[in-house]
Amino acid sequence: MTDIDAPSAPRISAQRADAQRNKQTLLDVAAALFVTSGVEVSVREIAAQAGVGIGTVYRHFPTRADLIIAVYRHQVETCAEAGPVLLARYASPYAALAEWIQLFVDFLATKHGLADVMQPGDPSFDALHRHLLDRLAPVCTAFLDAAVEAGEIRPGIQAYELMRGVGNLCIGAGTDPHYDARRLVDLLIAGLRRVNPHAQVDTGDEPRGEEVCNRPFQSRGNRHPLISRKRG
Amino acid sequence: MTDIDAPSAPRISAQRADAQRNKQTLLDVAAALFVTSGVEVSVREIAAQAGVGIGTVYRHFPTRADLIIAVYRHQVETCAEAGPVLLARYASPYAALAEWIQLFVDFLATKHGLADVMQPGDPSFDALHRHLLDRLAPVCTAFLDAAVEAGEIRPGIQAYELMRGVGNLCIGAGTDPHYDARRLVDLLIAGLRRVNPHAQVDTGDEPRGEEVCNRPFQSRGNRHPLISRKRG
DNA sequence: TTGACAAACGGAACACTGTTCCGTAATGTA
DNA sequence: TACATTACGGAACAGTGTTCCGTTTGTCAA
Repeated sequence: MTDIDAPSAPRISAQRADAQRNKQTLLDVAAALFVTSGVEVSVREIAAQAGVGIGTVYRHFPTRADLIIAVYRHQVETCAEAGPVLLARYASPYAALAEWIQLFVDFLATKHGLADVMQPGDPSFDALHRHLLDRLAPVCTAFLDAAVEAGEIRPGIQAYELMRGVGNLCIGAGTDPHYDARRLVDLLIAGLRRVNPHAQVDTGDEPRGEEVCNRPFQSRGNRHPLISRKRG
Repeated sequence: MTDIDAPSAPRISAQRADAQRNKQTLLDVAAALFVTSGVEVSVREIAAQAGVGIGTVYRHFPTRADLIIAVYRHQVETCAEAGPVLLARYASPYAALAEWIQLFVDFLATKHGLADVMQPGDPSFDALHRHLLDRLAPVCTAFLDAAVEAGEIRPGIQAYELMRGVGNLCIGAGTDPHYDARRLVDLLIAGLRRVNPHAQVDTGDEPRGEEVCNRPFQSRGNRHPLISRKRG
């Protein structure tokens, strides 16, 4: 996952011409196939479309995930760089955050299956997962810190968690007309909001109904033994 | 996917004794393996642990998803039946909804990888996906309708969409200590809330900052050409 | 131009899925 | 006990990502 783009210690020449050509072809073909068939296209199909052998793919991209990362590297970078710009443009850090999150959602939701594969667990895609979060979570943290300081949102939510939540909400977007990821992300971001900026924080016990909107967020663990481990 | 539990037209006898025994063993073994290894365990491993051949697994459960559905059928049923009970118990439909959603989250989040696999797309798991949503979405609709009528939440959100969103947020829960699905679901549910129950609905153009919390939800499509289809 | 050699290629092979198929074995009835 | 039916077991199939290694090719020095 490290330095896929950079030439590795040019001993004689930078890189053989055919290697450069093949790598570029692979990136182009993969980008095109990701659009038409989703990021789940098999390595074999990418290789075939590019007119190279499977071994060539793995020579340039040690893992399928590395190829995906390389294809979307620029877009992730663009999204990350938009962070400070938006933060400076808006008087309200919350508004800037909402705008930036939409940027991220638009990126994820328009790539078939990208969000599906961005989840951790599958060790093969951990690299992809880490790359996106390592690059974007710090940007998000800036938004959150500013918004908390301005009293616009409740404290206690971490950027990593929020980004993963947004990413998860994007799963399946574009394949199901009855599922609108953007709408749900809006819901999530709205839930972040501290309704009355200078209200007293509610630190009482189990929150109910009316007060649910204004307390800070903390983990609470399982509270419902109603459904326990038991087979049907 | 239809009537896995029910005996299929008992012509001579209900079912052979060894078949009954094997089916029960498979359900028990699968339930145990789902807890220890997650729902991703291979069919071969389940068969081996149960001491039967692979063919036997597929005889009783035409698909891996069918086995998963069968294992969790009772719990899904319990969750569905809890709906009306909670709705009757709380004066606030919103509070009841919040409680019920937590029930659902507790169910999903404690099953390794169940949420991961509940997403559509993979045709093999469409059955699982449909089963959960078909059973639970109507229950959720009752909550939402009541809450909207009581003026507690904004209209415009569909039960199917909300359930899928909650399900998506549960993906990866339990495998990552830095990701708390419950906290994010709380955020999502909080975002549902109409802050001032009898406030005028904001129907202005692009909402910003302060007013973002009280408008109804509608799809808005892509609005950010900043990140477009282009390779890195 | 030619030789030499590292770099790159291609694709068979491996390990792993879920699923199908069919010859064989066990079961319950007459 | 004889027999029809039901169920079993596991090899085989189609698919995946990845590894490995014999062969080809590009490049630079002589």
